[in-house]
Amino acid sequence: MTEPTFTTLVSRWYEQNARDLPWRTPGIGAWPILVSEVMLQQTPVVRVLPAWHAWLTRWPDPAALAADTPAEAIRMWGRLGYPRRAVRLRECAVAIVERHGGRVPDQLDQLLALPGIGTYTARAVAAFAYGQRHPVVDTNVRRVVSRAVAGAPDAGPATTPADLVACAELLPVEPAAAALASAAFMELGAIVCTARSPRCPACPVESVCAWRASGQPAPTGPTRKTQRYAGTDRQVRGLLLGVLRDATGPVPHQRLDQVWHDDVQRARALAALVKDGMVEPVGEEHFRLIGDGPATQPIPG
DNA sequence: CAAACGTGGCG
DNA sequence: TCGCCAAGTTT
Repeated sequence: MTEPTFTTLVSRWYEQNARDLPWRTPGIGAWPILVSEVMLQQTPVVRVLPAWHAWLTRWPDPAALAADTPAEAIRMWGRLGYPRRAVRLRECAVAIVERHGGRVPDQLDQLLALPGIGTYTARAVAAFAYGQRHPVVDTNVRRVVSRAVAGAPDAGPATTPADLVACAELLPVEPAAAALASAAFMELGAIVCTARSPRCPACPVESVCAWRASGQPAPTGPTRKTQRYAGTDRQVRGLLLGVLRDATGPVPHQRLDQVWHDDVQRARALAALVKDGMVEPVGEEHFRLIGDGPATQPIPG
């Protein structure tokens, strides 16, 4: 009967300040929400917006995506990054068709069993698309709760079961209100309680924020070392995939050879793309996005 | 569980 | 300029 003040304040703030994002349209459906959640994994909203519109226009339901090729999914992914998400999202659509008759399932365990759907995304779909009362915990929520409730400058590197419990305790009893609260925590973390320059004067819970109350101490301990990109296999994979994505059909390996000087590393990156189900060899001399054309090479003569 | 996995913009 | 960061998942 008594919702936590903190949750109420953030929820009210959200109702007045939420961004008008298309996947928040009432009644939008579980599929558009699922697609948005996968695209938003590690990817800024502004970059997702155009890709999301394009995907939903072309593939308005799981069956449509399932019937198309992985190659087209990868192409439509554009430069969102982590292109395996595109392949997995298509595999997810296939699984939804095969296991659930083309309807995005509403049970947490069924969602979790789908390719590319983890703890966060499964709960996000269950809560935002189906209005269920589950804690939805992403990096924003963990930061908000760490600061405001625990008084710590930042959250741990990954979501723990304890995080889920802590967030569950903040949720209103009523499912719809709980889903709104989760969206509100995320939104607060995204536009006010940001990682680097929190806008505390604009925060609805500044007066009850434990971190603020303790003088906003800076994070202590070892800063997590950021991963290099330049010169890594990751960069080489990106370069190779860029060529294949912009081509139609098989690309001669000589063309791929031009994207990176180191033969060993380039071969390793290409092999990894094949192993990951994004690229396939065609004959002895060519490669293409997986499924990009006839399944088998036409036999000459 | 640490590491791999893309990409681009901002302070 | 360059490190940090963006609605994580998989192995």
